[in-house]
Amino acid sequence: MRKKTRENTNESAVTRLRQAGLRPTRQRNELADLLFRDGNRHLTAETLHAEAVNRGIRVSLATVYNTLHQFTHVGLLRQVMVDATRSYFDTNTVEHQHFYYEEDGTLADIPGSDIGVANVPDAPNGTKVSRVDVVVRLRRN
Amino acid sequence: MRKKTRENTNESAVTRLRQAGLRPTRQRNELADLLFRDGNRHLTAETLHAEAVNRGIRVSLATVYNTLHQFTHVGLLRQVMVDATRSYFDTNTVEHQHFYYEEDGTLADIPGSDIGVANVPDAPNGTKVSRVDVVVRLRRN
DNA sequence: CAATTACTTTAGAATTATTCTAATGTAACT
DNA sequence: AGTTACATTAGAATAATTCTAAAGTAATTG
Repeated sequence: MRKKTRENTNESAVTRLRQAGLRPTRQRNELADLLFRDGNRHLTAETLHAEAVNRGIRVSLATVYNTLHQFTHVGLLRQVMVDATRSYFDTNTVEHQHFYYEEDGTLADIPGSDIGVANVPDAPNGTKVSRVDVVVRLRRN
Repeated sequence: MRKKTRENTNESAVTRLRQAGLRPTRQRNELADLLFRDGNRHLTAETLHAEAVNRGIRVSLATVYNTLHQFTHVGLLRQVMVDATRSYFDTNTVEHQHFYYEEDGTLADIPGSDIGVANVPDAPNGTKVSRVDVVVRLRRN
């Protein structure tokens, strides 16, 4: 017999949320489960919402947007900018860079941590570097 | 006395358009003038439209969007992805990278051509690298 | 160089992604 | 258990961008 949702929820998700200072609500727990269950993922709000609905999780698109942004704020997710039309979120928050498949609008982590940026100039006066993003855009040949 | 608009139009704009295979229409000529008159610029469709209207150029926002995309297609402009909410276009199409001021959503070229990406991995099977974008995100400190 | 044709521009409607709002629900604290 | 502060929600609102179909203009033709 299937346990109730709450009991099903991965305890690590709850812990994760607590540590991040976010109240572990049903939807946050279940979304966190989805997000962090199978390794690194790149997804949009629409994608995650569809997936959640498919698995029978009752959650509105608005909440998915809220949750993604909250998770991003507390460092559980990272937002990746590659496409003018949609926002991607990445479950891998460790410093790493991306391949972007222009044809199908798909993202992939660049394997290994070999890639590096050389000679990054000093940040202009009064500013500091908050992040260096590298996107290697790929096209079919 | 002021010459008529057509005669005012920078001849190089017309040439530029012809070479790119774009019919040099009034709006394209005038927008090209604005875009390429003073060096490197980073602008959005809204920005350019406002500027054009300010200078008395009659052009619709739709045409500005069309024109920016056409110019981008033929390599006269380059689209820069840094902000989920707006699309920036860059009049500098030579390989170079950007500073992005997170607070005010402003873009600037990284001076010099020192910056480089090391150890870019091979493009996955069946693909080739079309471009490598680097964005150094800055925050006030 | 006037007529024809093909490509452009335009206003406004439509679409898409995202955010807002105000009512309802729920976790956490007393 | 009751209260309070924070979350969720549906749907409306907004913002950026694209579409559409009619009107305009550059280029080509005879």
